[in-house]
Amino acid sequence: MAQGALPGFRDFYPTEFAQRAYIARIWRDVARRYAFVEYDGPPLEPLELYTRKSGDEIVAQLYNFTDKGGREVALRPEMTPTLARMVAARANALRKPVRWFSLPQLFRYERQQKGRLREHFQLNVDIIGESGVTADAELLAVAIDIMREFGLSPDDVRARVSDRRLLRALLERLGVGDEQLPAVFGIIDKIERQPREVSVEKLSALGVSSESADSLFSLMDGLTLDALRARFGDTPAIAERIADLERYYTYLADLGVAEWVQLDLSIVRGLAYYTGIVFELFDARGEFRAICGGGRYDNLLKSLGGVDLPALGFGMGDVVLGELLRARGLSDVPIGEPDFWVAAAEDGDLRDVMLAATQLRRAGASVEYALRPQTLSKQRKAAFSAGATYFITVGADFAERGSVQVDEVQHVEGAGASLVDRLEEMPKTLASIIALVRDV
RNA sequence: GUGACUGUAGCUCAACCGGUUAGAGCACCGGACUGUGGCUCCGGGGGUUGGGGGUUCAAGUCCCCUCAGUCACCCCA
Repeated sequence: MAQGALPGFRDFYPTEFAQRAYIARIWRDVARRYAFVEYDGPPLEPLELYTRKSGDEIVAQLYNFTDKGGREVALRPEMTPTLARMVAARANALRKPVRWFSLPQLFRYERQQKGRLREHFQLNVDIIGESGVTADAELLAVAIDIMREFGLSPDDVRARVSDRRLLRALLERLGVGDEQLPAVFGIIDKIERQPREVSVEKLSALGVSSESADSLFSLMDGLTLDALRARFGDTPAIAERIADLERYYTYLADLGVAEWVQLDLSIVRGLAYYTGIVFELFDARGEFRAICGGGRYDNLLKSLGGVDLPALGFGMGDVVLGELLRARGLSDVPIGEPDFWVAAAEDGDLRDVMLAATQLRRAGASVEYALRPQTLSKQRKAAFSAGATYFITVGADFAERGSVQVDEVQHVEGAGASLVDRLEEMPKTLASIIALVRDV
C-alpha cells in the first residue's frame, strides 16, 4: 500500500478540494452578509497560550514540540486564545462591537473517529463588546443562515439552545450547591448519551436527592419557557433569565431563524468558559456529532488577555458538516471544468487552436485543448471527459476568416444563461464568441 | 490512552476444506469503429493480498506481533 497521509490528516484530491472550497465559500459569503470581517493568526503558537487556560493535561491532546530556538510551541487546537490575544492587544483601538470571523486549520492529537480528525478547518465567528441578547441572536442567526445556504432546512438541522445562568438558577432552586455545580453540569451534558439509571446514580453520589433528580429529568425534555415560568417563575433569578430568553426568541424570529431553534437545557457545552446562552447545531436525525457549537464567554478575555469585554462566538468544523452534506446529497460541486475545449479539425492546425484559445482566455474564459495532435473523435471524447461546456472546432478557414464551429457539449445545471440561450443559433466566428464571453 | 471489529488493484468486490501464475466490474492509458462517438468492440498498465515473523510439502486463507482503518470509551477543537 502506498504511503498515505498521516493518521487523521487528509489529502484533498480535486473532488475533495472542491467540496472544501465550496464550504469555505459559503462560510465567507454568509459571514460577510452579516458584516463580519475576516482575520487570521499564526497556526503555531506558544504552548503557554493553551496551558494557561486549561492546565497541563491539555498538552496530551496538542501537537506540541520544542523548536530549534528552544521555545515550547504548539499547533493551534482552537482559535479563541489567539483571538483573545489579538483583541486584547488593540482593545482600545478597535471599533466595538468587534465582529470578526476566521477559517483556521486546527490541530489536535487524538485518536480519530467519525467526525473527528487530527486536523480540520473551522469557521469561527465572534462578537466582542456587547453583553445584550441581541448579540446572542445575531450570532445564532449566522450559524443557521449558513445551514440554509447549504440547502438544509429545519427538517435537517436543529439548533438547541440553553442558558447556563438559567440552568444554574434552576439547580439552585432544586437544592444543588455551588460546589456540586460543575459535576452536575457534566452529568447533564451526557444525559442523552447514557442510561437514566446511570445519571441518577451519579447524581445521588453527589448528594442530589431522587426527587431533585426527577425534577431535573423533567426539565430536559420538551420544555417551554411558559412551562418553566409556571413552575419556577416565583424565583426572581429564574424569572429574570426567562425574560431574557423570551427577548432572545423574539429577536431570532425577527432575524428569520426561529423555526430552527428549540430550548434544550441538556446543552451545556464543555465545562470551562461559557457563561450564558449556549447552543449547538445538530442534524435532525441524530446521525452525526454536533455540527456547530458556541455561546457566550463573558469572562474569558479578562482571564486570558486582561481586558474586560463581554464576548460570544461559535465554531463550525468542516468534517461533520461535510459528512452531513454528503449524506443529504448536497456536496456535488464542480471541480472547475473548462468553459471551452478548442479542437483542431482534420485539416486544422494546432497553432490555430492555440491562437484561438489565447484569445478566449484573454476574454476571461477557461479553455483547454489537446496538447498533442489527436483525431477529432478523440478530442471530442476528451472534451466531454474534461467537462467542457462548449466544443469549438477550428479548421483551415479559421486562419483566413476566423470562422469556427461551436457545439454545446453539456449543459451545466444552474450555471446561468448559456451562449445557446442567448442566440438563435451558434456563433460562427471566434470574434462573436468572444463578444459574448465578455458580455457574460 | 483503553476496548471491539476490519485490512485483497485508484474504487466496489471474488478466490471451495490451506492447493497451479490472485480474478471481475468501474476508473485510467492505447487501438479500432473514418465524420456530433456521453455508444460499441479489442488491447494494456496497475497487487510483495497493509508490513513482519511463525505453522505447513504448500498461506490471501491458520497463529503471533506491528501498522492502518472503523466504531465505542476518554475528551471535546
